[in-house]
Amino acid sequence: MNDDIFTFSSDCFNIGQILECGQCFRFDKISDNEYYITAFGKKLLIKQYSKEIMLSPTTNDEFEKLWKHYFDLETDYSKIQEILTANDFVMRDAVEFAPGIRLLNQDTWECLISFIISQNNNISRIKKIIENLCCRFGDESSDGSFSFPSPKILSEAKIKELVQCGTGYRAEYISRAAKKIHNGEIDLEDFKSLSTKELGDSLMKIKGIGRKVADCITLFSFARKDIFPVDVWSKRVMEHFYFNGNEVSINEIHQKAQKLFGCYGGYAQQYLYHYARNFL
DNA sequence: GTCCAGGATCGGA
DNA sequence: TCCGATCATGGA
Repeated sequence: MNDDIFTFSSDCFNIGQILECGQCFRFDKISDNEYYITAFGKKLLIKQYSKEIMLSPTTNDEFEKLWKHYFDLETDYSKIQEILTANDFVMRDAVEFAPGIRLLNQDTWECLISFIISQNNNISRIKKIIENLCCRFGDESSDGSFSFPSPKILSEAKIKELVQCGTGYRAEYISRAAKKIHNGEIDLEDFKSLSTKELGDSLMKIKGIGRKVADCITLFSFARKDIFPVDVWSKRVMEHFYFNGNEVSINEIHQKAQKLFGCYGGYAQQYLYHYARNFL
């Protein structure tokens, strides 16, 4: 037995599906059942054998305080799947395709910057840009990984330096957001007490954050699990299966999602997004 | 060479 | 309120 390994068992947990479904960007695949992730300043190795999941290095205490919530292990996903698939054959296929998806509870600041970068971009490039930012502006830890750069360090970075990381025209957005948060004009901790509508509106006051990016931030790092972000893929899959292939407005997608999935919209969207990216 | 990516902003109708 | 052009970048 090794002290820095924590093992647990879970149904509805597949590390590959969790990480490859587009909700987070700081991970590296070693094999189908073995990944590194970096979150909350820690680099973690995750190995999965059937329902057994091993995390290292970590401790019992750290698991309880950090990883348990990060992997959303307090939530009963089999119950959510039951509700979503009860009367919906599309959701039945989407859930069956990736029943091990879980919604991670990510750091708000990292999530905010990551999804500003995500706009009009693809996942492999988003991963690379974030890695560049971390290597250049983050702090190196003893395990050789780099922390996500703080608001202070990004607010002090030159636009040219941000562009050199591959951020392109988004560099200005990153810089402005970092300044607003570093100078205290925006307090992401305070945002946690806002209603979902107020939270979205507040996020969209930041230049570079529109409806979709705000929705991703509120779903992935403020635990508003009813939110259904509409990007090109979730729009495509909704139009294909729920609008007879007809093109509709983003507002219509939101209304339909609300009607179909209600407070489980965030989970539904993640199953559908992942399903669509592999089959549409 | 063109098209696309977990889109947002801006100006003009 | 809605529409279209534009934005920086790299992979397909």
